[in-house]
Amino acid sequence: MVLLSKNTNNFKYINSKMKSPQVTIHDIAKILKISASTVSRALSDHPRISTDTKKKVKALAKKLGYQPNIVASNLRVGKTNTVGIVVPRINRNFFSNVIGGFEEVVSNAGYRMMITQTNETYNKEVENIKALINARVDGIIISLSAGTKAYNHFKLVQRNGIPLIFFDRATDKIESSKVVIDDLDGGYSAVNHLISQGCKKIAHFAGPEHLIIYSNRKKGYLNALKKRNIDIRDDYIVNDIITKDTGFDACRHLMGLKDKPDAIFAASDFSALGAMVYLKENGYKIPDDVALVGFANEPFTSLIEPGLTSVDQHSNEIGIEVAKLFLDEVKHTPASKICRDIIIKPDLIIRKSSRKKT
Amino acid sequence: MVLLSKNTNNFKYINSKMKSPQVTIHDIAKILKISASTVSRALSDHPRISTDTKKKVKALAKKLGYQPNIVASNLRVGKTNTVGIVVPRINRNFFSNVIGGFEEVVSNAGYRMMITQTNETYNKEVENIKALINARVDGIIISLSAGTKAYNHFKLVQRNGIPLIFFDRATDKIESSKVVIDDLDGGYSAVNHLISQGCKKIAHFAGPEHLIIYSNRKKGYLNALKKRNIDIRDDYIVNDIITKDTGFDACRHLMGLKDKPDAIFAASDFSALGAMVYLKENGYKIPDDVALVGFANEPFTSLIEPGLTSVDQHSNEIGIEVAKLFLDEVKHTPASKICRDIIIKPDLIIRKSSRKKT
DNA sequence: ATGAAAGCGCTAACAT
DNA sequence: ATGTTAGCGCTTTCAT
Repeated sequence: MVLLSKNTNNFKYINSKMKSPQVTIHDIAKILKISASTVSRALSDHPRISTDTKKKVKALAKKLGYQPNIVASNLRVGKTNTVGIVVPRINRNFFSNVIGGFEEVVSNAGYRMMITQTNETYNKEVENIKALINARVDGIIISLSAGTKAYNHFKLVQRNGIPLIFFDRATDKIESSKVVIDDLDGGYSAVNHLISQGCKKIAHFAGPEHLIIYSNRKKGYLNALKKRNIDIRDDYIVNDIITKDTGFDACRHLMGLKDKPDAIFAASDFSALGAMVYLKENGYKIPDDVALVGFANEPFTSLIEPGLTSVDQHSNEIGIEVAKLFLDEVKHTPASKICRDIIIKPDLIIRKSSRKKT
Repeated sequence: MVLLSKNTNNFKYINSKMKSPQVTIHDIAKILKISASTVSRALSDHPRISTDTKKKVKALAKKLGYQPNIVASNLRVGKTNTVGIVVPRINRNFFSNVIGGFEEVVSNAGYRMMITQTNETYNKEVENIKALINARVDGIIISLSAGTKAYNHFKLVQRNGIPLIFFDRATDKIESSKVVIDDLDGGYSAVNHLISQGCKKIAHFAGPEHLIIYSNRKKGYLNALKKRNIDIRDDYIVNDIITKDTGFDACRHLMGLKDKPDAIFAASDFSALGAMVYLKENGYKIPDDVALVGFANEPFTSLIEPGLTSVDQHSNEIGIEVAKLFLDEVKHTPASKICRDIIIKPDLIIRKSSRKKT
């Protein structure tokens, strides 16, 4: 047992097994012989507290190392200044970039982030959503897991009056604000570019069909072909190819066809990379034999040889837009539901993998 | 105004401006004509609540869409099941990997993460630390910002009885647990490998001196040279070179020397990349003219041509180790301070950039 | 300009 | 097996 004196007349006994008890507004009040409410007001610069007491209170608070208990405050005022984030995986470049951009905006507005990852599974997504509701976050922003095909957990969010914003991987099954890129446009301009380079037999590595982002990229692909009067060939479309390994295999399959494609538009940079590796290993020239375009503009695309043409998603900007939307929604919450769709135009970044010397 | 009936005799008036009021244990208690504490106990499977009431309570809770208010619970029990994380930038591959590994372990133990970024500045670091203390997180894990040269904010953490764990960028000015890699060993084996490949004039791109990780990498470099009886040349050591651009410039400077180096060990993959770009642009052969080794084993190192030899930091494993340490510390908190240092051996990943054909 | 009192929703010691 | 009561630390209405 240790007798701990705080240079005041209030003593507390603590022993090594206890954490030093936190200083509260009551401690300050008692010492200053004023009420706790005055302390509370002084600390938050309430207009009709005398400058004198404010000074005294703040000085003592500092001296005692007072740290306000936000948990108590949160309970009392019914908000937490925390926003919940749900992403498939934190360590994926795209997501960590979005989060980074988001953080910079909301942290300046006094919000903190609670981040969870789903590992692409529906169960973890539901679990995370519920945990965030229970934590009484002031809003939730989410990019759907690949495994999510039911959406009732979002109804729960909305029933609890919590602003909900989807980004990138969104769903139209839930009425709510979204920030997405124009994947259709991205796919369209990628394929249009390939056509302009003289490619006529353009294959496509598509992603999981139920994710709108991928079905839109495919639509963009199809639209571009139609617009330029190029026949759509089913054997040139390979579904569910978004990893390096599957890209490698899918490329082998395509190059085994009697009528080989002269270009591949991949819905993911990683599958495009897999294709590139296969092509290089097997003596094909890029872009002369096969031109390549990926999607996402991952950092590596500019570093590999040849550089991989890709569609930039402005990930940081997505985060910033989500943040603005969020701040706007909490400001008006719980007024009438505002649902806004922000659609960001992607940019085609042209590199060697698709630039035929002319 | 809408009259909302919950199929019970308890009515609540809500209008469109209000969020639907949350269901509490008191609501459940009233309906079931039992006490709130019984509801609380039933919900948490207290042993001496009858199976019958448990069933009833849980059923009604489900029907009403009851979501426990964790904030209230947190306030009551004095812990939040939340761990605060402070990193320079979330979107840096290394950090998001550590966080990813960490999350997987602690989320299974029922913990959530509150993530903040410092953007490498001291001020934001202090601010974030204080916010996390106020949020009453159960622990804080941090990798120091490059701008941090004072450490009093960590004393504040410890005075509040909050377990504190450093990872990667740690300091010995604060007594606390750490998880780091053996940077000295990493630097040593990198340089030793270069020597084994026949390199004799090995330059070094060092990082900011006050960050232990970088000074250790440099020590490893120096030790290897000494051990193999190679003279240390000051003009071969360039400080504060950890970005692609500075790496490019530093490489130009080195290659402008009368006596050019035949290898560069960079304390960062990015500066090694900058060097690689300079060398390729200027017709130098890698590794024949200049061999390159980087540090961190960033994903791009295996994708560029030639592949960049690098030191893998086992980032995911660091996260897992930090998590284990954290779970152990909260279990014993606030017992006597345990300070453990976990030092993870890095792995040299040898690729073309340093492999001389023999 | 300040104080008293109530209460946010929960848990836990102490009843019975 | 269940109820009563108190209180975590804060904010806020209503007093004065």
